[in-house]
Amino acid sequence: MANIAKYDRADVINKAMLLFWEKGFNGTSTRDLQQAVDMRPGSIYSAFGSKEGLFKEALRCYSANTYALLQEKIQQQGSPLAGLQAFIYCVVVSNRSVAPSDMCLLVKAVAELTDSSPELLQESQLLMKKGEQSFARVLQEAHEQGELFANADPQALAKYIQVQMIGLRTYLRTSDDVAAVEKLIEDIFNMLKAPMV
Amino acid sequence: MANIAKYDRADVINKAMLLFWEKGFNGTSTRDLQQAVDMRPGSIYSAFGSKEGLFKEALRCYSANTYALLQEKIQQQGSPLAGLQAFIYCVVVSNRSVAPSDMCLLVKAVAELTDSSPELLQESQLLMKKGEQSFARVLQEAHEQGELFANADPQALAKYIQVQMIGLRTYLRTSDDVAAVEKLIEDIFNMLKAPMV
DNA sequence: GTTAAAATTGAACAATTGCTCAAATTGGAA
DNA sequence: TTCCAATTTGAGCAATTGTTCAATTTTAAC
Repeated sequence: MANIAKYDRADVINKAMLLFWEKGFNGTSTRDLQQAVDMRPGSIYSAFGSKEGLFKEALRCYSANTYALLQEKIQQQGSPLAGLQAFIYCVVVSNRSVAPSDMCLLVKAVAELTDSSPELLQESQLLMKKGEQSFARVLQEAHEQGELFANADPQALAKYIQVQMIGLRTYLRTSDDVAAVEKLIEDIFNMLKAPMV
Repeated sequence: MANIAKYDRADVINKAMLLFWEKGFNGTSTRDLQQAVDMRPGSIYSAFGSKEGLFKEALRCYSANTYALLQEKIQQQGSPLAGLQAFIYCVVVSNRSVAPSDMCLLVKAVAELTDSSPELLQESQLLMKKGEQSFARVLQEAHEQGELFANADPQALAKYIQVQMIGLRTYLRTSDDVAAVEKLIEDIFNMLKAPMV
């Protein structure tokens, strides 16, 4: 049986993800996708079922990439807190020139999707929640290693970090003021070490 | 000459704004708009030129409404800082049940729009900038009245507030955790009075 | 080489899109 | 009452949408 696909599934999903990230779900036509992944409609539909099916794979690909980057930065820095800061700096500032959008794909998804695609909306929200939980685990570890202020609450701080990442990336989409954003990132981590309120 | 329009222009724009806010630019069809504002395509196109023209008016309507709410809250509270806090609480928390979306229409716009609609993208970014400038003026006044910590920089704090509003509203779209968001709003304003970093 | 299942192709479909414009209607001025 | 420009109407166009499926090609086991 000829069950060896010509195409590289992971590569196809990654290319589709980059296009969705740039143009959004509604803004990306199936014709656009066909060209980007170099596949004919029949193959795409046999592999992913629908445009929504491919988008869902794209969301998961994006999340997996992001999670991998976080782990990489923690390992590079040799500290959970320094790793988290390096991760945020990388995602928000450094990757701006190579990413298809300043903004987070998941944020773009929850911004665009409505109840007319409940499954995609739920998936996006779920992946955001998982991202927050990753932050919480990193901050828990940082706390255990004494990197945070004394009575820090890693769960609450994870929410705070999530809000900051969303805000900073989206802010850059509206203003281009990288210097201000770099300063804000530093402020955030100064506060994690010794807060003011 | 029969130059008295049957329709109420401000009302039409407001209805279109609410629909765009809910479904986004691409997600709103001209048929949807026709039904929402009860006008036939010819009338809409004679009054607004295009779907983009109507969206631009919707963006301006949204901004004007938001600015009016900020001024109203400042007057109600009798203090720039308390007014700003009441405004943020109102927009982020209270209005959640009546607004078509948790998120800011301008944020949804910059998230969705690309260079294929440069005029709309620029307008959205410009209106965000004007919002930040409004915050800066309010914070400047607050500073002059001694409501902020000693060496506060109203311009920088305005950027900070903008990031927080974007982050908090978008976060609610992903998690529904109103209690956490309420706590974060309080933290923000505690810090404006006496920061930690 | 033969075979048959799996995978790919691309023409084509029905629905929807943003938008146009000739025709009908409106309403104030004369 | 007549008139005509301003306004409104809605059928319909050309393009694009997401998707299907019969025909073709590819693949590996025999």
